[in-house]
Amino acid sequence: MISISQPEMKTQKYPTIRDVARRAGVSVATISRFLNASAPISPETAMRVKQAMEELKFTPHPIARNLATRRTNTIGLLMPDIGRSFYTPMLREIEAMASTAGYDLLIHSTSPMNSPQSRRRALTEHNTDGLLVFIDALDSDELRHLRAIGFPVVLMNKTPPDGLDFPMVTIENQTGTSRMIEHLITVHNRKRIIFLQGPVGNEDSREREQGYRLALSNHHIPFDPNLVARGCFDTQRAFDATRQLLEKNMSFDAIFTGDDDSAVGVMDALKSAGLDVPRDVSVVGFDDSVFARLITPSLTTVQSPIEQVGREAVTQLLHLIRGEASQARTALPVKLVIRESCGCR
Amino acid sequence: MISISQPEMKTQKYPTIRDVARRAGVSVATISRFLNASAPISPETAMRVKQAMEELKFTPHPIARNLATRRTNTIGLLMPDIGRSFYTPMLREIEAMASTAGYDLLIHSTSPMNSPQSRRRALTEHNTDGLLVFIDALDSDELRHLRAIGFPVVLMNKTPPDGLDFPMVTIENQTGTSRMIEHLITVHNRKRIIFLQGPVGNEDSREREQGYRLALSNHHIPFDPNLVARGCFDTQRAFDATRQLLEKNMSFDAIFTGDDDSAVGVMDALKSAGLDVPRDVSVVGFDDSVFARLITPSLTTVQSPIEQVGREAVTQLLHLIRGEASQARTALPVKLVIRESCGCR
DNA sequence: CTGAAAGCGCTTACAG
DNA sequence: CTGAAAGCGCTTACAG
Repeated sequence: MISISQPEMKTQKYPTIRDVARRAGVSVATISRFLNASAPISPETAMRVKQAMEELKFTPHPIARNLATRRTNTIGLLMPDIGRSFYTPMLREIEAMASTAGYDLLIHSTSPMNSPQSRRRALTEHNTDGLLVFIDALDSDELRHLRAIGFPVVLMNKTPPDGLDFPMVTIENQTGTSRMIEHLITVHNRKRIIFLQGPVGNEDSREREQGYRLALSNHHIPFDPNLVARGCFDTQRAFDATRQLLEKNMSFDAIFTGDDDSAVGVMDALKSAGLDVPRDVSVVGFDDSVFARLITPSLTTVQSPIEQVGREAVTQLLHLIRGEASQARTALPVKLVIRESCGCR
Repeated sequence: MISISQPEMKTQKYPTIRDVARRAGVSVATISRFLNASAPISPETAMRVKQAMEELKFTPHPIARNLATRRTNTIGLLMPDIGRSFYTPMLREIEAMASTAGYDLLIHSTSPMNSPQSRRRALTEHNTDGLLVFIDALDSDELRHLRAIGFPVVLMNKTPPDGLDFPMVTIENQTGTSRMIEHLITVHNRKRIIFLQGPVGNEDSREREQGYRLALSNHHIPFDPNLVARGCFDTQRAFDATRQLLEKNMSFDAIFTGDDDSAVGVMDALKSAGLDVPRDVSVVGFDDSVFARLITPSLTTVQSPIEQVGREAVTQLLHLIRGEASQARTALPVKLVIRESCGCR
């Protein structure tokens, strides 16, 4: 084993603004002004400062600056599982927008491995200038505290509890779902449509279920609770749920899977039971994940403008941080993407 | 438009350690000791301090602590494009491990929108305790500077330039590729195998190409430069590249696509030209992305232990940060995943 | 255009 | 077990 030891790592002394000041023969205030262009300084002085900084390979210390200015130039993102690929495009947008606006992104993912304590340490009101909250289970007390001190927070896909007036950004879950269900009813003449729910308490899922019921009632189809099961937005769970439905000999002619991940599990279960999609059963998803067009049959689904959600959330957060007016609720429109799994083509 | 204005955001005064000290009737040093359990304090004092903290809803200020301790408890990650879903599982592992070790994760993605200046601001030696570098194009000068001051840096899938002895973590690109090519040769009797390169300068791709050549020479198949094209690890680019190959009437019986994203483009191009995969042309990828098993035909590919790369990189970085010995080079083993697109089954 | 000094909110020897 | 004081590396009125 070849090993490397870091030489004098702890004893390393970085040059500070004082070292630069000494070398350039000016005061630290002048260095600070040069760094921030916060006041005019004479060209000759500027030259000397510049040279001193280069000679010393000086890099300003952001932490010290943060403490002095009481700003962090950092946006915090609290998200459920950074490992779910569905969120990735949203992450990209958030990162890009934050960066463009001069903010860094501090990400904290609420995986089972991450304790609430670690979150408390990571994302307080002190080391970010604002918080993007994208999780189902948030601590009301903490939110109330953040609201009380006027800390900028934007909620994503989640209505604020107890009327706390944080801006929220979401998508048109209900409309999107009801239109998809109506497509199944009117175009494909489906009547017994399974609805697979997401994780318990998930607001997206609840809204989608409302859309489902709305579409049924619009077409005078009675709601049948036996047609509702739980897929948890998870391939394996959705597979199991579908299996159970089949074992119970439940009769149905379509499945709204809740999300695209679930659709994969649902299709697998149907195929392994000898059923043909879409001939025997129409299958539709929600999200339009990258793989939706790649699977066979290609998946009819609802396109979720997740990038736009990311952008809009950052926009609102920047408004809050800057003390500008913000939008209480933004619901981004969705779009049906009709492919083969519903029966079209 | 309903608008919310944040009340007295800027004027808000957070309680500090001094306020707590005053309220509890002790010194700030005692509060600090309570906070960090850095020295024994009497039970009665502890009670008073605890109560004072709760009454004031005091939250310690990490920035101030960082400045005083000269540690940030933050790990920086420099990555090419946070939006590529292939990286997501790796991100999850990095975040989880960092968090478990008590570190936050500061992510900076080098999208076209992010200037080098913003990176310079975001991830200096001052606001992280160590850096994970996962990009092709890194600034040698900056790396040299970081090495000179003994700053902890671990390189991912990239050999350090100029013999700078940063630890690196990578995967067995060459072995994985050569074994896959040999599978095509020995099991499916393929002889004219296209090799699609990744982006210019990409080290993974270069190593894979070496594996490709090695396998050919092991089986006495002469290397034909006409069989090498560039897919850039991108679906559309790979589609175009395949199109061109077909237009040139190049004869081939297999394609190593470079990565899985490219495989999707390659298959589309082949299908639209009326060719059957795998009967006419074997197609194999690299990565084993989530969709590899979902497409038709299912994709034979090389499984890239990307999560393990993330874990290993954090492990090495923690070693550096703690001043412990570290591994100069770690190459994680890969595994062939044989599905249908090569011609098996 | 420039400098001296106080302050941001903590930690940490040092002394007791 | 506890306190007074210096210090972390910056910024920012204030004065000139």
